Amino acid sequence: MSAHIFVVEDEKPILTLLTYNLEKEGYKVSSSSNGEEALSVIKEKKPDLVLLDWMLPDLSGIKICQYLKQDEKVKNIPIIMLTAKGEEEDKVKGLNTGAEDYMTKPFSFPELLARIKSLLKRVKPNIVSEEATYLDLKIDRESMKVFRKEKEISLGPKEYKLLDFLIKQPKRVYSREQLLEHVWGDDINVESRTVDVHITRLRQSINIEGAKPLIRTVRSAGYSLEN
Amino acid sequence: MSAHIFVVEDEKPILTLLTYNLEKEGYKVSSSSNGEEALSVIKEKKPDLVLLDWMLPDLSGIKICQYLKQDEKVKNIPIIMLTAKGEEEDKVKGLNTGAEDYMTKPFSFPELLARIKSLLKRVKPNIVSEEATYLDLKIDRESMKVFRKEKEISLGPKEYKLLDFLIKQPKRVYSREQLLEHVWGDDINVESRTVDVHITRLRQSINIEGAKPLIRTVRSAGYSLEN
DNA sequence: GAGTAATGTTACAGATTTGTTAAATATTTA
DNA sequence: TAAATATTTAACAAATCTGTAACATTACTC
Repeated sequence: MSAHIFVVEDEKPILTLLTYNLEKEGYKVSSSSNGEEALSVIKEKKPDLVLLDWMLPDLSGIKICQYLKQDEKVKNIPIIMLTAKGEEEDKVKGLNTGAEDYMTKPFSFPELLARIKSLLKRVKPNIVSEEATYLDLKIDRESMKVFRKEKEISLGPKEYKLLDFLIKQPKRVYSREQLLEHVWGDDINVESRTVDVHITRLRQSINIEGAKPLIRTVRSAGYSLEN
Repeated sequence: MSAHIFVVEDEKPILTLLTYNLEKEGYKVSSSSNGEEALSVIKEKKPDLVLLDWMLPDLSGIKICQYLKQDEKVKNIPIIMLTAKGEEEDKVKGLNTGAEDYMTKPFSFPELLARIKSLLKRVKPNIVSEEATYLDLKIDRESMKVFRKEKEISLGPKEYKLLDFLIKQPKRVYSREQLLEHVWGDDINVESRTVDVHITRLRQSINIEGAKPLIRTVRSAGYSLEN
């Protein structure tokens, strides 16, 4: 799965270099040198990451960053701001606006690459695909159906949500608090032990005969989707 | 939690001044005026930031920077290069090598401080690695699993925490009190001898057949992860 | 509005982990 | 070498954590 990186940059040589190098690394790259345009394209295309120049002819990078971070639908897209080396003030301002990272030009490409990878890894859970599988377990988000070994399984809404969340990063251990936050969300006036009960219910549904149990308990830590 | 800054500088007056000022700001400072030594200490101690002089008697700063940036395990540690020359060439060379920032001597301390703060803020979140290894021992914090020689090892919660802490700085010796403080944390109404028991339990788990024992006892001092 | 489904809470049994103690070993010192 | 000091480890009781059934409450469906 190659990530899609959107570059907002009006300096041609830099844009060319970035595009060339990123594509060589296997990323899908698109770009714009116009702020207004960039804003609308980002909202429409939802890239996995944005490289954003500080100074743009029409709309400053920091403004764009602000707009994006205020929009529910795209606020999770990580942004790396690019600025000409110099003003300390700008750096702080950029980071305070919500940019995930900040690099000053000229920068080393390997370093940029490292930061991109690190950011993508951190944000991965937010990138949802229509279908997710783990071993013989499959979840189709379009039809909201779950299958184990090709056999459809019926889950209650909460169990579905729980599985939907866990399968985003199989093997990762989540604490009860994290699960409450992400699966229950809004009203966290719920006992953390309630998670246990729903885990039990989810287990009873997905652990069908002749297939390995799929939820791991990590004592004093939480649960993960794994066998 | 104060950051640890490592200074590589052979000019005594500058080193003294830097150390004094940085410590006054609450940073933990260590240093070396020997390039080779600095390189190995940095790899071992993994400071949060490195101040690196351009010219050193044995090994140039830029070489050190290159070495560090090529090493997966320390490439994320930010480096600020310090140089007497103001030449643009050197700056570019320094930055291309991967240094995060660059200052020419004589520099204003407040400015240096600002840069340090900015860098630490920017890089800190990226250096909490999900994986740590020491020799043939590996700990994956995402799945909370521990491996020795590729074989999974199961640890109790406290043993896991203990190992998780020890592996952050292998070879470093921690007193029982330090371990209690960092691993037990809140309720320190625990006998310091209890640490011994958990060390024993950890040993019994990770010291599998055909692999070197991995925990060193330092009599009347404490323990370290080391063989 | 009755019936059904889903959710959250609680209680309790069972399992695992933890801290303490004491005896056995090991190491240093005099 | 004996005494003093420090560490290892087994054993056990206490504390903590988890799984699940049962039940009350709330939300949905027809």
